[in-house]
Amino acid sequence: MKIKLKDRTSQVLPQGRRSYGQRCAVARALDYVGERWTLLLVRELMVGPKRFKDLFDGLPGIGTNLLSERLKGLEEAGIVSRRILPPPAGSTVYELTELGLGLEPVVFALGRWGHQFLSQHVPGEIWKPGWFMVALRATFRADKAAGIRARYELRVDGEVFQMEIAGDKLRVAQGPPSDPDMTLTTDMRTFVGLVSSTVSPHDALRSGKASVQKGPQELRRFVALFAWGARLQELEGGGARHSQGGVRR
Amino acid sequence: MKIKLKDRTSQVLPQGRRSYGQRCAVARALDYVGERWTLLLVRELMVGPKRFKDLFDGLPGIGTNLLSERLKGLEEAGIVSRRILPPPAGSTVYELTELGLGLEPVVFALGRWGHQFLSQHVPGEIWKPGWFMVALRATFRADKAAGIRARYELRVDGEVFQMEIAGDKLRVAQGPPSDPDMTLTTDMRTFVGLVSSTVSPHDALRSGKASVQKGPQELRRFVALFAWGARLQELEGGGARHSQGGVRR
DNA sequence: CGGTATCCGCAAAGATACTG
DNA sequence: CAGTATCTTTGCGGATACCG
Repeated sequence: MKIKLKDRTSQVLPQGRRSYGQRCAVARALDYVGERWTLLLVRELMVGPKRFKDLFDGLPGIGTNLLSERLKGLEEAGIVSRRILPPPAGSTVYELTELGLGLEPVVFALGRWGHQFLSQHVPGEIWKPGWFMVALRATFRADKAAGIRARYELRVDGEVFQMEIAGDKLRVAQGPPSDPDMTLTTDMRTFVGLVSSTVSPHDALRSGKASVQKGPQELRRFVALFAWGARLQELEGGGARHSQGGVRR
Repeated sequence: MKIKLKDRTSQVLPQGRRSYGQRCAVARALDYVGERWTLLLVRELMVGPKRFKDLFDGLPGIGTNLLSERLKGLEEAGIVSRRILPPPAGSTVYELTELGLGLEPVVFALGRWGHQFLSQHVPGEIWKPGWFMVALRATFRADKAAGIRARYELRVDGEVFQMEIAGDKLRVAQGPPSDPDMTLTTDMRTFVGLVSSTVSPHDALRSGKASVQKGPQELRRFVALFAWGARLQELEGGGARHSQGGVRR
């Protein structure tokens, strides 16, 4: 990687790139993940390890050179690690390290904030099921899942995901689960409609837009696990949940 | 603070600018606030309304043209509003709108993640008290503040801030409060040392690095209100607190 | 498939000068 | 103080070529 040394960037910071040069946790975070594409790349890896090709497909417009450069920088920073899957797969994949997994609250917070702008429909926009899986995790209502233990198979637009709910935890990954309690097959539009309560499970099933194998009664319960629309605000805040709104003079 | 999830289709996407073109809440959020300097600008406004000059001083390296451009974009997006203070002040200030205040969880999450990199000391780095006030909000432990009602005056490196704790809420603003329960005068180094528990209140006071008027017994209690170091992780997560760690194949 | 390398055009960022 | 205007530099996007 070529590094153009200028006075402020000559320090041994993250990637030798343009730094804000501020002794501030927010600025420092952005020194690491503030560049274009970086947080979207992290989002891609939040559903599990991925190959270069799959990352490339999940980030339309990035270009192989830039993707390669970002991955190298993230690997250098310890946010992403590169691994070769054991035989017979043998493919090289990228995955989030523990440090990288720590970015999930950042991505979730961004998603919850950005959610309100999705009512704008922009013509050329692309839509991938994997992104929606991240959204489900960001809107998961742990309180509603207490005591639930279930494993779901979600087939959306031909892509397969597994979701496991245990206690108040939620796990999502690519690929089919073993022995699911419910298999939901549908398209993105209907899936979003279901979770956002603009399409009822009954209507979705009756119209054939969605189908359920092994446990149709689960669908209604499943849908209730996610906070969309007005309920989303209940999730906001984290540790600073109660410190909103500064004094204004 | 309540987040209005009303329809914002009338809102203008940052057009003409680079959009990711993805129908994803995270990508959409980054379309609005993903550009360089933008989230740091939001951070600056999180301690209250500011004039152009003060924003400029709080963002070393930005350049007036870029600051102006960012402010214009954020105003257009409804994240920041421009206002002229009533006489006799008459100065124009920028402040976060309700939409902009919704970004606080994002900034806090970034700060909590970036915090771990601050152990690297970079020579030329700048350090401003206002940034630290945001850090205090991001690390506030609401559980430890239950039942506390106090108003603090914090004088750090000549800058004055007010902090009010009521119930489990924390408010921070610029300027002196009326009738504070404690006034703490110190420098950044000592302040950070106190909050991070690397300097004891006793030592700080005895060495003269910090001084307290009106209620020295408050200092110890004050310091305990913030989660630094290992305790920081307890604050993580927000609504997705329990959904960390996806299934990995 | 899993990348690296290069080149080119354009947009964004940085630096600085200047004005109401 | 509150910005605009202008110029230079850097980063990004897109294409394409090439290699293990």
